[in-house]
Amino acid sequence: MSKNFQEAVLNIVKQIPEGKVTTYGAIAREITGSVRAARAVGHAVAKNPYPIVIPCHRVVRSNGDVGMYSLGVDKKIKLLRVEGIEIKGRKVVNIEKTLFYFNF
DNA sequence: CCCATGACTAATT
DNA sequence: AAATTAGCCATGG
Repeated sequence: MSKNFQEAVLNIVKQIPEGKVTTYGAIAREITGSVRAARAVGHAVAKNPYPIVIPCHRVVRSNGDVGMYSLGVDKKIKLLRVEGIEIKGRKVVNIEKTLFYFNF
């Protein structure tokens, strides 16, 4: 396990494969067991240690909205599209199909 | 230790 | 379907 929250978040984000996405809440659940730390997860990746290297652009909101990004929302959307994810407006199309599920 | 902040969420309007 | 609201939590000052 990780010694701090941010590291835990980044370790999980690194597991997200190309073409898939996850949500802030899901990551929070992986770490704390509850969706309540979702906001803290966002705060953690916001520090953004290594943009692109760590695919934090594959983390979106629970309602499918792409959410924020340190390099700009446009950049985030662009990256996701390049990876084969369909986005309409600011939302991921058919997010249920695109979600990556961690195995316990 | 208290307070403000934010890449969020769920529920309500 | 879009906007508001209240709740939550890890940081930093």
